[in-house]
Amino acid sequence: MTEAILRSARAQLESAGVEGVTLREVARDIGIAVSALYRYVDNRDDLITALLVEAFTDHADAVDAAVDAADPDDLPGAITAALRAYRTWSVQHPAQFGLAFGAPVPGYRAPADRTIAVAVRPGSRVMGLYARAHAAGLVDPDVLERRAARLDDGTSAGFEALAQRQSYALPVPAVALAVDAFVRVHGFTVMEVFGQLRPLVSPADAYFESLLTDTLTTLGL
Amino acid sequence: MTEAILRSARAQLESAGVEGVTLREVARDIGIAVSALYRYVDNRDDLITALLVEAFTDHADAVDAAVDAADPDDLPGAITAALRAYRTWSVQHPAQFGLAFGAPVPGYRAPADRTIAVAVRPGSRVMGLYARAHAAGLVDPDVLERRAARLDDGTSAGFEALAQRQSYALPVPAVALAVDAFVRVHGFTVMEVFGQLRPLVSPADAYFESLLTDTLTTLGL
DNA sequence: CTCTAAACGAGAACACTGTTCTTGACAGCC
DNA sequence: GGCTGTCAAGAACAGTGTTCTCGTTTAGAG
Repeated sequence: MTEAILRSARAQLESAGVEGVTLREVARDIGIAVSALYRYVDNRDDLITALLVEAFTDHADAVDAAVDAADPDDLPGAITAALRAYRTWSVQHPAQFGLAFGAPVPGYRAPADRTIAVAVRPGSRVMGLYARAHAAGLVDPDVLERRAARLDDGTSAGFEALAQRQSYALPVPAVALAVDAFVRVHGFTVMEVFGQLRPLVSPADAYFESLLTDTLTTLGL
Repeated sequence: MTEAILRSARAQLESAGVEGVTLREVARDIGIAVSALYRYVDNRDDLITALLVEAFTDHADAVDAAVDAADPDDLPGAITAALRAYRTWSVQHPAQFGLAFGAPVPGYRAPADRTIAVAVRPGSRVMGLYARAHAAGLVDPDVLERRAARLDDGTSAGFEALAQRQSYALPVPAVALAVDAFVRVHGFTVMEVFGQLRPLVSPADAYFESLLTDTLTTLGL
């Protein structure tokens, strides 16, 4: 039953956006009264939250699947596959992506306890791969050193706190490089999904692939 | 009168987001009946569009002001100032930024004839500065060459079309570099304003400055 | 000065939304 | 049988965008 509600809500999200998902339409869709819906859903925000968590989970699952399908001995290849899956899922699920990473709705505050853990999954997965690559000595020391030179005390402390909080087995400059790469890929993805890239670059696929190879270079791989 | 409507709507946008701006509240705010509002506004979407155009214009104005205030003989400095202003305005006006660059609402289609011209202004301004820097021989030829090596036929044609469409006096690799930089800065800004950066890097200011210097290097300046 | 037409504002109404409350039907269990 | 809990339905309230109709005001032409 909860599943039917979620399925209907998901369909509305995909066809009409976040503001298009309405409890009455969900009730109409699955053939019950609106009031009956409140047996299974606390609130409209509660339903949106469920969709949000689902979006984060699907997204992270897609990244995980790509990593699992990659050659485990080819760490740069696995990282590439992860970042590529990160973008591909987003392009294929614009509504869910917009819900998860779009402008925050002032009225609605996402419950941190249910979202943060799952929102951080793709980043952590890539960070884990990068840590293994670093441990294997695959990361160019010159690149690390150059990044270290650009670090100031403030950001350095921030990255150290991040590494400790998420248990990333990486030196601060490597964390910085990984964050750089992630910001780049996520930024590209946001622009593409939200339509700000199309007027700038025409075949997004090819441009992303070139961005990906450059990102790997930037990572020292 | 139209100004009073827009001012009230802007206040609602800033305090409650796009979905928080309601015609009835605007009417209540300026002390007229809802129906009287339709004398000045075609539609709710029409009002949102007005806010959208205003946001784009303000944003571009902020970038222009920063460029105009910069030393005209220091082109890299002017580009830095432009990109810095791009981010600063966005952070200071999250609601307007979210409206302009957030997830597109399926029901609402922005009228292209009134938005595209103004949405492209900051990019064009930076591109103009970069073209002058390139004409002055300030762009490292090695950087251009390396970027050219990473270009394939598809994206190359896309960048050429962009340069022709917007009359950018730049070779294709330079256009590619500029787009790279823009994607990076915009991507960072989106992540910061939408709250996805805070869990990753703590002093956003310092991180952005380091991103900026690195971006200038990437541009060959 | 008068008359007319346009502009302006107000109110009611319709369809839609989220949410709550009350009522009723059914099942399982003592 | 009676009681308790779960489910569903309906009505109601407050809020929304939008349209229609009705008065009032104002400006300009004759």
